[in-house]
Amino acid sequence: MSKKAIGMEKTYQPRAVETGIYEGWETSGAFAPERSEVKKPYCIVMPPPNITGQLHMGHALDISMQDVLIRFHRMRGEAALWVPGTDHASIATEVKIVEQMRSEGLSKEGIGREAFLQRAWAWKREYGGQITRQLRRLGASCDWSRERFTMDPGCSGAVAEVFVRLYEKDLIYRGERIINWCPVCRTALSDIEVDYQEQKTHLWHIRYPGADGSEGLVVATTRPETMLGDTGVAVNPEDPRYESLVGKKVLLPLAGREIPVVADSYVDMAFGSGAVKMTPAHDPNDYEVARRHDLQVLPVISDDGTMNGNAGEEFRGLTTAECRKKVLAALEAQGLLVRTEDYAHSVGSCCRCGTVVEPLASRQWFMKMEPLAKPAIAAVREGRTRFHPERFEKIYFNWMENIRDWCISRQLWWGHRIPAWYCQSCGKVIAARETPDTCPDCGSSRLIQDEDVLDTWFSSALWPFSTLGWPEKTPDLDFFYPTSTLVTAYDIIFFWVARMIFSGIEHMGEPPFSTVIIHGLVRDEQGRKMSKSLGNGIDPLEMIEEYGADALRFSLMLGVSTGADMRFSREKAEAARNFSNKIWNASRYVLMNLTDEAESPDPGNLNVPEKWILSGLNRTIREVTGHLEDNEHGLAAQKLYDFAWSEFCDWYIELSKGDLFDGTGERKAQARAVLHTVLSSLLRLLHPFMPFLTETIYRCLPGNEEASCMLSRWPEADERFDFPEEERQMAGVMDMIRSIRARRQELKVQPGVKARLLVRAADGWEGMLRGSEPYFQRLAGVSALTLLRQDEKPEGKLVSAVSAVGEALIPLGELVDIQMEIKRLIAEAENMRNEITRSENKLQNPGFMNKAPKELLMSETEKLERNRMMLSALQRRINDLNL
RNA sequence: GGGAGCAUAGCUCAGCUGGGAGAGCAUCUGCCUUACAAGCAGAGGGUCACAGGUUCGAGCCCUGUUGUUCCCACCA
Repeated sequence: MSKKAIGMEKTYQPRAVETGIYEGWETSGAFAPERSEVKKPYCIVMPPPNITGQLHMGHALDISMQDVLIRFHRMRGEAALWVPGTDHASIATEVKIVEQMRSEGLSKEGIGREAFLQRAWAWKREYGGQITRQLRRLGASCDWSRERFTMDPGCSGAVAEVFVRLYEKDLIYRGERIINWCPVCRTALSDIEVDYQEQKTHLWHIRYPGADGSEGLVVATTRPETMLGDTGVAVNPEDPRYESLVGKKVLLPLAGREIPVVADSYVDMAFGSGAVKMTPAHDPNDYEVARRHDLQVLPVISDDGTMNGNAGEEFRGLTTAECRKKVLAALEAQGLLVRTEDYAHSVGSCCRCGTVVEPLASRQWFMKMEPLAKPAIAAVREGRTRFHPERFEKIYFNWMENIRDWCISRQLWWGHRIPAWYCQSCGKVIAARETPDTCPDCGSSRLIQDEDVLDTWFSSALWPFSTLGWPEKTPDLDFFYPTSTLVTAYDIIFFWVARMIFSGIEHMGEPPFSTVIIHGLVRDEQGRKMSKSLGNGIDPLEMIEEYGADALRFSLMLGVSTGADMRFSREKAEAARNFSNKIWNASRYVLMNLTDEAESPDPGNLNVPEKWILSGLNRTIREVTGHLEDNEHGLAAQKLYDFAWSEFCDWYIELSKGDLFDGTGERKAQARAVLHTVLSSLLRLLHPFMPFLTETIYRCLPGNEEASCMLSRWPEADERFDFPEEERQMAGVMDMIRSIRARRQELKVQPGVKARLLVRAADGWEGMLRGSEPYFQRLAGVSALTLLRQDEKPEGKLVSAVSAVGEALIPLGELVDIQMEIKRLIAEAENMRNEITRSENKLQNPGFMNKAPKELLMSETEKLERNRMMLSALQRRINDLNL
């Protein structure tokens, strides 16, 4: 018996090994790749998590996928670099800090910019470290010696460099536009930072009398309060109803101003009254119309969301909601409110704080997108960057082709301050990498830097090259750029992926990565988004604590199918934990039976089960390798799960016992060698998915005392073990099973049901072909291709062999929802009751009580308690519904 | 309004280029089997959303319908 097996616990205890193993890896420097002429570079830049918080399931999925790829490529001998880092997350962090300060009775303005920034850096020091510690717990094998932060000197330098370059190329400009304004965060937002939601409101029809005393016209609006800022009314030029009014003036109620009626094809004749009030300062479409017709831009809402003086003294200082009421009341009183109808439309809100955004005319910095987008579109069209799955390319194209200029300035403090200075003497705008001393035009030293900071995504867009040292020409940049794969969720394609692509092309001349893997979001078991307010979030750290990092990772990898959302539940982590334990115990069995020498199987001297398992291993190696090359993590994990459990553990280990316990010395040695070979390869194949478990066991294998699974070679199929179908067929396997059966009888053990299965086989397999016995089929050498015998080939046209059955459809009728729900709940309660009985029985079973590990007893007891509580909750709910 | 995805067992889902309807969990039966009760052996359970079409043959390909989720653009 191998000494290593002695002392192995009966169940895998992840907590006991994970931390130590990770520290060993990290301190050994094994995460840092060597740049080498002979090694192929493989590089992933990690989507930097925000310093605002905690690792959540989305990170866990994202990080696990990347770690699988990195470990896979590292084991294949490539120079695999995974660059970690964190994001300052300008607005998200600032919102949190302001919240924190509010609880202390402080405000941003109160403490001033300097003190605020100090506080922000303190926050970064505290929470930035927290999330990287959590990444380590997951097992992320990234190169911490290259860790970056979006506001470190290097990244900040890159930001300034890009800003200045683009400014000099006229691709960054300052201009007045209607932008989305968050009155709570008090900053501009880009178009994609606004979330739209349907809201039920009204459409108010308001009469604007003619300036000449005629009846004028009626406009329809959802925002009556903005009428105070109206500077015109637009109608469609084709509209006969208003033909006579175009060019005339109407009287703006309440304000008493005269405003012109203009004709513009933007107006939809069929909607509302066909006449639209123009509020250029607070509506992007109106702003465009106003520019075409020279209408005045009159802001009436200030940046805190209240009405300003332009709205009239009577309304000044009111919130927009208060103002709306007052305006409506006043119009009603004057008889100008013609009609009110119900109406639903979508309203935008700030994606950070949820406040309804106010479109405002404002002076901001913009990035000109069209010239940047064009080559970025081409790069994807030409396949220089590929999306996986492909359909996300459409989303990318659709956005890039309709892109509007990007508002990059934010009225915040935490972030990269815009590297632009204004000369107080001559008014020149200076964009510079370093703080300038004097104005290049007039020589004045009275320069003031722009107060604003850049959109947080401005620095994120540079991540693939700023982290490698750009704008310096570093060896890393030279070797690793363009990077290989980017892994991220679909919700961030516009914010990040698209912007990285055009930035990479613009500044590096090449797109930043060749493959983009898009995955979905992790949802709860009912398919809802995990969120704090719902309280349905599952904490990945809790899962690691309870089931181990490997189990969490493997459960995520089993569930991931590219691009689609996945549902996560405790049960899935539990299933993966069971799998890690299965591997642990199979290893225990193998180690208990190995000698301390590493042995290799002799290809010329294998029995049928050995040929069967070794060719199965070859097949698995090829499948898993292929799936990982295709970025199909889920399929690779599934193949490993099936091979390890259903073939290696369920069949080969059983079959090996005959030789191992009763065989000749030669057969014993051969069985040991096969077990060793299969286990060793299996551990390496599993390593990217379950790094801790495989590392722990791998080091116990004979001959591996100093070896690391992480640094071992990725297995390759050994052609000597590819055996033709007929050599690894049933007959020989049956003999083996018979001998085990005999052995069992000898030991007075009941013959296993496995043997029964094989007896049936002896009767002829046609009767057995029912699809519920895939392993049986496989062992029998039956091709699953067809209902025909394998030696029969379809010839010409065949008559269908299957007769049609069952014509009658049973109409189920309509059921009221509530009844369905009650039915479902009753069924669920029934299941729950059964489960409780089962637990109770289990806890009374002496076999279980004596044999099961303590933890299992505990968890079974806990499960029982939990289920009892859930049952009573279910019953309450059923009672509620019955009323 | 435009676009995309999904619909397969009680639940969650896999099914790659057309030929066996599958896995995990749940349910039922039997087991303290010298790796593993976090296990083993077995059983039950499916009109592959619906309707057409192509084919010797369709869960898979084509057309349409319904339901559902999401993204984009938004009409004042």
